[in-house]
Amino acid sequence: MHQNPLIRNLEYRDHLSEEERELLDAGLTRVRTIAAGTDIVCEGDRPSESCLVLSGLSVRYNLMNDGSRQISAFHIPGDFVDLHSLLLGKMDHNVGAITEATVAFVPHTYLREIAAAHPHLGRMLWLSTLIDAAMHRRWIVAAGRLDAAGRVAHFLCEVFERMRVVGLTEGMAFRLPISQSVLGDAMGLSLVHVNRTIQKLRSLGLIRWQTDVVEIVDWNGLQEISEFDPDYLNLKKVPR
Amino acid sequence: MHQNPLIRNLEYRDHLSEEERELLDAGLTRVRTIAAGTDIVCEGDRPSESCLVLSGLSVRYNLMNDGSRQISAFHIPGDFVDLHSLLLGKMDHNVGAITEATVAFVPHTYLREIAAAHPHLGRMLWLSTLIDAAMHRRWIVAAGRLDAAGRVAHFLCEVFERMRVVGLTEGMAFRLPISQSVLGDAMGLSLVHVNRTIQKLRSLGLIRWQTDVVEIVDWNGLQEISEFDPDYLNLKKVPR
DNA sequence: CGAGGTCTTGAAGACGATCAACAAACGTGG
DNA sequence: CCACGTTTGTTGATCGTCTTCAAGACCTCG
Repeated sequence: MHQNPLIRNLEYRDHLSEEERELLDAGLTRVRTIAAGTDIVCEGDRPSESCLVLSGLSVRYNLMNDGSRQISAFHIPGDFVDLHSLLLGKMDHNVGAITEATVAFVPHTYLREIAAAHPHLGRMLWLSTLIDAAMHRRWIVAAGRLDAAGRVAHFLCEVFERMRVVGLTEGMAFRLPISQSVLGDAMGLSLVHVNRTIQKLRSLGLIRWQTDVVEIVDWNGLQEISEFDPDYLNLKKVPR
Repeated sequence: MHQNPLIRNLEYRDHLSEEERELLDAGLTRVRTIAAGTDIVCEGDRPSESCLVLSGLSVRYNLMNDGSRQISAFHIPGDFVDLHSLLLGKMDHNVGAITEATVAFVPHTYLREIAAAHPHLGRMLWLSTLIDAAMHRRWIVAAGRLDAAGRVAHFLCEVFERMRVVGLTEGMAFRLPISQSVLGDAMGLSLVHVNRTIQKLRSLGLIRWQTDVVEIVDWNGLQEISEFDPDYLNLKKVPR
């Protein structure tokens, strides 16, 4: 159980050597607190560092011409939110903090160095972006072929599993301090319909969700209607 | 203008040294022809090689419980379709050939070696998976916030740009030998609605699409309704 | 020539969006 | 500590996009 949630995240997928863990820790020099509702990185930026969420929730999103927002990813502690900016030049989306968050900014030069000098560590960083991509694919599938209840259920299953990895669940419950409007922006649904969908999940006896705490009452039921299969999260510890 | 379309793809984003190009070429030993409609890799597989499309079209897709299909990515020549299987163990989706395709299978061991021994080349492989992820994010945004016409238009803009990179366009036209049903599986739309949407794009004077050839009549118009901005494809040649 | 895939069109129905209004919770300053 | 404004959650009614079902036309290929 490591302090640095990135290490915890990666250790869940493959063993890290003492040296690798130290290199990752050594990168966390510039740590900042971000106020809720503030952007961490903006579309068009050309960051020279990548940011890692240590605490709090953040999202990647795009704004549409009509002012609406689409969230393409949720990030919880241990996630390297914009590791991809290491190789992609200009940001093609924004990253914003949903709750107050503490993030560490790790210089690209440093990441490049440790990835080159320590191939396995480089692969582990690569891996974390590949898991992001796998989640993106699932979101596409969910958006394309599941109804509102299935999509929300899938989201809850995914977040639960990810929170569990970094020790943010208690039994079958976890804190999820997001408004229904934010959830709508992530699911591609209207606020009103998100509300009705959550009520449906409640009345089906699948979840409880009061204030900030989501409790999964019927895991199997949630899995069924969302066709959730955790394989894509790569939660097995194997040599990579 | 290189024979190996992967090299062409990567050279579009950053310069490759003579040695790097040779290493990439040397990986293309096991080349196979895949019949149209056949699967190349299946969900649940644990491939020991990654496959690169040399010619033809292929897609990544998932099957839902009700038998419907959702495509999460399109792959054209030069795309390293399942490079991610290098680090992700089990396949969480299928890869299938839409048209007859020739693909090269490159052993993971080889990829691991060249990535470790040649950090820049390793980063270029990483880059290609990052661009995949960037495309995934755009699909999520399009699926969540664009109507049917916008989504199809976005798809056509994206494919056009990607085809252009590997020299598969002629003026503003390109061959796209896919049925409307396949397009529906990719857009999360029903076959019927795809048909009507294409007719709408035609009648708006944005495209022509007969048999296998798509011609973009009004690029600006297509871009507008789809809010397409090619930045996310990272088509600039810069040191990475 | 027939069979199967693909494209096209029409009609009915469902799911989710939008508009509108109100209730509840929260935070802030007086 | 209460008053008040703001954000969040909830409910109802109407509307529109897209789905589903159904059927016919076209095309290609054996």
